[in-house]
Parts: sequence; C-alpha cells; structure tokens
Amino acid sequence: MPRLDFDQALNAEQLPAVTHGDGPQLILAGAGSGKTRVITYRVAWLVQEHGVDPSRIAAVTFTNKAAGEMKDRIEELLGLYPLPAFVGTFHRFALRLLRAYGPRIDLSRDFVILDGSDQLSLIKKAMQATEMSTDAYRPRAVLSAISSAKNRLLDPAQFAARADDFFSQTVVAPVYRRYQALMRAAGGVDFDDMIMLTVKLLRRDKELKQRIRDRHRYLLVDEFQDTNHAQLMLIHQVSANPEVGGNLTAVGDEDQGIYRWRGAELDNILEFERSFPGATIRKLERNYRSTQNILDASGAVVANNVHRRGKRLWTDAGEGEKLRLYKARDEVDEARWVNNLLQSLAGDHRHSEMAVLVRTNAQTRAFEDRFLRQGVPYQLVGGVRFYERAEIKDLMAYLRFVRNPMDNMSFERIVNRPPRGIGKKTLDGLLAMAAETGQAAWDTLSKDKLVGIPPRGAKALARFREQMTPVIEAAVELPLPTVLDRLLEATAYTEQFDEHDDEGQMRLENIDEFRSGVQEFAESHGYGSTEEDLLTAFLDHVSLASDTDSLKKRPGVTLTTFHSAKGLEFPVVIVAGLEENVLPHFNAQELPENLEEERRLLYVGMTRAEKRLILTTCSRRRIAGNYQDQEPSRFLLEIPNRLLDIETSPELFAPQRPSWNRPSPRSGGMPTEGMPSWSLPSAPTASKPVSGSDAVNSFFGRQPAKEASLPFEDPAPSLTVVPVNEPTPAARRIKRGTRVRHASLGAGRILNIEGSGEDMRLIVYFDSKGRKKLLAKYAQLEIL
DNA sequence: TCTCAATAACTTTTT
DNA sequence: GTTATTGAGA
Repeated sequence: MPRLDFDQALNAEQLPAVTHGDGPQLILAGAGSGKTRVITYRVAWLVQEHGVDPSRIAAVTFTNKAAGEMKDRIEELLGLYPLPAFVGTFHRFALRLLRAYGPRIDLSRDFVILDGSDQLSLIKKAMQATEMSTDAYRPRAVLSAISSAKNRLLDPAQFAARADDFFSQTVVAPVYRRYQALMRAAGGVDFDDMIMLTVKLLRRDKELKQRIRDRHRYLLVDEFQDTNHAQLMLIHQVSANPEVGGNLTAVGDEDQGIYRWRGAELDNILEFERSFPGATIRKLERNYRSTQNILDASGAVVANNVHRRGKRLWTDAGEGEKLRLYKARDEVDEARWVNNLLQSLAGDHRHSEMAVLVRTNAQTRAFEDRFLRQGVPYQLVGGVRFYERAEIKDLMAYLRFVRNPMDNMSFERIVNRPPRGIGKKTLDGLLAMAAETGQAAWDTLSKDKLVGIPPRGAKALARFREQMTPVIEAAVELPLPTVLDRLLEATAYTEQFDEHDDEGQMRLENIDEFRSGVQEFAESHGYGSTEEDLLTAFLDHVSLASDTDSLKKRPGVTLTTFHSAKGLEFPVVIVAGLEENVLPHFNAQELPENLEEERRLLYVGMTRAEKRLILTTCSRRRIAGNYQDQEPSRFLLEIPNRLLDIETSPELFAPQRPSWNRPSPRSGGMPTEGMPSWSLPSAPTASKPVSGSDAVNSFFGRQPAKEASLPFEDPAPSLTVVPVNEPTPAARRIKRGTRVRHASLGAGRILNIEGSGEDMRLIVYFDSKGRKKLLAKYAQLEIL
C-alpha cells in the first residue's frame, strides 16, 4: 500500500504529536481540533514509520461508539497491516483479562455483569440484610458511595478503616461489605469491580503483568479527562516502562470533563506530569469545526473555570453569525419557538444537521410533544434503553441461567416468570435449603429432596426443573438462536402477552427485535467459537452496550442531553433551558467543583455547533408537575454581549388570559354557569387553548398561570379536559362511545372512564394506535 | 398466589 | 407524568 504522507495530512500542531517517539505525552486537544485524527494517524505512524508491530499497540476509550469509529479509521489508514492488539473501552479491556485470568484472583470464570438496576436491587437486599432502613437512607446514595469507593480502589475493609463520617461508618461500610458478599455469592461483578479487580489481578500477578506490558508497549488513551483513579492505576499497570511513564499517549481536554460525578478526576490530566514524569505536554488549539464567534462565546464561558490549564481555540473559518438567545415564557413556548426556528432553517439544513441539547432527560418531553405534533422528524437519544425493558431483561436472565445454572440472581428473576405458581413462600423455602447446604438454588432443586415447601409449590418447582433441564443441555452445543427459541418454547414465555393489547404487542415486538439481535450477533461472531463461548460473548456484548452506541444516522433532529452529545457535531445546535437550577443543575450548586463541571457541560454543548448556535432560556418551567419561576443561568452573563442577538417571547409581554378562563373573584375561583370546563373553542380563530394543568390550577383556585394568546399555535382547535365532580354541559358529552382526537395518537373512541376529578382516566381505542389509557387532565383531547 | 388498583416517590448526567 | 411499591380482594 502507498505510504501515508504525514507532513501533508497533519497541521503544525498535530504532526509532532503524531510523530512523538517513546516516552509519555499528553495531548490537550481542544474541541474540534482533530483529536481522533491524531490518534489514528499516530497508530499508523508507529506501524509504518516507527517499526512497531501492530500487535503491540492498544487504544482505549470510554464508549463503544468512539472505539468503533477509531477502529474503522485505523483500519482505513493501515490497509493491509493487521489491526492493533486492542481497540476498545476500558471496561472491555478489563473484561477480557478477567474472563481469561479471573480464577487467579478467585473470580469465577463465568461471572455475570450487573447493570445499574441489578446493582440497585442488590443494594436494597444488602441494606435489608444489615437492617438498614431504606427509608432513612436512599439506596441510590449508598450505591454511589460504594461506587466511589471502588473508583478509589478501596475494598470494604479499606473503606471502613478510612470512613470518618457517620454515613460512611455506620451505613455505607456495612452495606458495602454485605453487597460484595451477596454479589460474589451470586457470581456477579459490577462495572466498578471490573476495573478494580483488573488492577488487583495485575498487581498480584507479576508474571501476567509483564506479559500484558509486552503486549501493549504502546498505549493510547482517549478522553483522558474522564479517567478515575482506578483507571489511572490500570494505565500505570499496563504501561510498559513505569519508571519512565511508559509509551503512553494520553489525549484529552480538561474543559470537556463531565464525569466527575462518576469518579473522574480532572487532576489526572491537570497533574499529568506528576503521574508520568518527563512527559511531553502538547496543545491542539486550531479548531476545524466552529465559527470564531462560537469559539469566542464558549471560550469566554469556560475561561471562568479555575481548574484548567487553559487554551485558546482559533479557526480560519471566519466570524460567522452571532449567537441567538431566545427568552421564552415557559418550556412549551420554548419548544414552539425552537420548532419554528428549525422549520425556517430547514431550507438551509437537513433535519439531521440540527440538534437540540438539554441538561436533563425530562426536558426532552416538551420538545418531543411539539415535534410529534408538527410532524418534525426527530431522534431521541437516551431515555429508556432497550436492554432495560422487563421482557428483555427476563430473556437475558434466562440466557445467563442456561449458560450457568448456578447463577442465583438470574434464577431468582426467572423462576416465576411467567407466573408458574412459585411464590414467595416457595422460593424462600428453596433458598433457605440452598443456603443450608451452601449450594446454588438450582443444585438444590435438581439434586435434593425438597423439604419444608408446600406441596403445590414443590410441584411447580419440579415442573420448572423439567422445563429447564433440556434447554440447559442444549445451550452447550446448539446454536445460540436455537437455544433462545427452545427457551421461548419451553417456557411459553410469549403466551403471557396479549397481542391485541397495546402493551402486549409492544413487548412481543421487543422480543422479536431481541431475537433478530441474537441472530445477527450469532452470524457476525459465530466463526470458530464454540456455542458456549458465543453465548458468553453475547451476554458480555449486551452488558457493555448502550443505546448511544448504536446511534445510526437517521434523518431527523437529534434531541439529547449534553452528556450523550459529547463527541458529536452539528451545523445547527440549540442549547435549551439555560436557567438556574437546570444548568447549573439544582444538585450542583454548592461545591465550586460541581459548578465548574456544569460550566464544562455548557462548554461541551456549545462547541458541538459548527455554523449556528442558538440558546434558549425560560422564565418559568414545569418541574415535577409544578410551575416554578426560573432565573436565567448565571453562565449566560459570561457570554460577551457583542456575540449575542437577543429575542424575547411576545408572550412575556402579553400575560392577559381570556376572561372566561380567569378565576372570577365573585365566584371565588369556582366554576360558574357559562364558564366551560370543557372549553370548546367555537372557531379556530377564537381558539385559546390552555394547557390542561393551567386550567386545573385555575379551576382549583390555585395561582393562576400566566397563559397568553399563543401566536404560533397550530390551527387545529384543541380541547382542554378539566376534571369536574359535577358534570358541566360539556363534560356530560364525555362518555363511553364519544369520538375524540388526540394530538399525536389520532382519532379514537372512548371505551371507558375511570375515576373522577383530577384523576379521571379515559380508556380510548385509537383507530391507528389501539387501546390507550390517558389521564384526562393531561390528554388535551378534542371532541369530534 | 395472583391481579389490579391505589399510593408514593421521583427526576442529573451513564460505562 | 411515569414508575416502583404496597395493599386489598379473588
């Protein structure tokens, strides 16, 4: 293949980083400065110019998606050369070692990886077992304390020895100990364990460590600012020559560190030279992504941080447009304005070239509603993940169980799913028996005579045993997709769902999707591995997968959080919800370190933009159902005025509400004759739709919401549903059989009405979407 | 033991 | 607005 022309392909900052010889270097790569390019070209340079065998190179990142991209681009550059020994995430790197050498630190070879919800339920169990009230202490807080202990490589004993406050000493320490015991007994390992155990393994096994170091003489680490202490130690273990810091190339940007809450230590990058003496530090400040205005604005914001080395990005792309700032009345107004803006930009940009970025997932709802209603194609990244759905987790647990029947956690999950008459009593009895003999539940069930279990339960258990035994045997030799099918057959798993029921249909679809995922995986990974290994590989694959990884370029506006937007870029970016308590987030106000992280979050969001950057802020917002007055984010003040074009919502100047909807003093805010609770606008022009809860608020005499005329509202009149105890003329029209229309679900017929007042629920059969249950208060139905 | 309805609690970000 | 948990009744 032709040699690469490195001088040609790289700029003056990139070239020395790529052609750096031996010894540690840190590359401080600003946003959009071509950092992936530097990493991939460095791999190519090492191989082609420095004579390094690719099998001695490893590249590590945080996300599967970044790793995948890196792999593709390295492959492209290297052509016929073999690929590096490893390109992947920290966790996959650790997993590979643990699967191979776990037994050297007494770890079962076929351990199970716990996901977040597994962890949480295990924490609850551990808290119960240690008689810790789950009301007094939030399991989530305990879990995050344990996680941070693991990130600092503290085992339960070390943690207990250092615990110096009440919570750590009396709550976290005992729960941590019990949590580990329960997890190991069940053959489980959590995400944090994976790193911690790998460090332990390498520290303990000197011979293995030397082999690993030989195999990874050149190590490249991306997103270095997001490494935690455990990961830094792992890097040290793997680096070839610790006395000189090894041939480590670390790439990162301290201004984009947004995982402090997960244990990331910015000091790893800020004090790199202390960790790796003699390191060369380089900066990449030339930006290829954004206009100078975008760089100046984002740079001005992040300049307020103290914890940074500091750099100044520049481009020769020109100033570009000013940033726009829209001051919205509330999140509905915000979404409407953004929607209109996107429509008006649709001439210049495809939908897929635009993104709306928010701080919290909850903020996406208002945008989703609006986009759905206006038919704007969009793509929501994040939220509920496929693999977290109950039916998928069930099937995963089944697969884990048939691979390793001693996996008690999976056993407990599936033993009565679908319901087979194995209730709490029966299960407790079995588990008690198992605990006595120190066996797994399945062992007890298949070998021992069941005692102390009610006959009905014993019978159900026996039936379960008969169902599972052939499948467990099949798992060793039959192809993975066949095993799954046998499983579904033997358990009659799908029969618990009704395909005519909306929810049931969705679950069945998910199961189908899971089946084809299994099929696909088997086809692409099947060569040369045993069926058992394939099953293990599949389970690992799913455990380490996240939704962002499979993010395909689909046509549509991207709607996502700052966190999952990292590494992406768009010609048009809208950064929404720039308010105090949103960004910076409510929970991040006290510590200056947290505040700086919030600022970095905004910086990451702003620097995603190539050509146009739009900011929005609301003067009030509904949070957990209640309206709250919002202050503009303090970070807005950090953007130089000369870079901003400000536009204010007309709704902020016209707070008049239609008189018929204003609580009248005479009626004390209660409804009177002629004040429709089911407000049906007589004509589209007179349409004054009011959001359900506002109407509810005024109805119940609460603080009236400042609802104004909605100039951008779609022409279709919408109906506000207000729950009432006394049916008003309009409310009487809502009964079984009434035809209604929903903004996104279309037309349908009311099947039934449940409850009354604020909690009135309507069962509606929609022509195209089937049965849905709606809360009348929020549904905004239109009577047909 | 299972099903359904009422209630409470929750919302920061995720490998 | 959703989702996890609890409680009552079949």
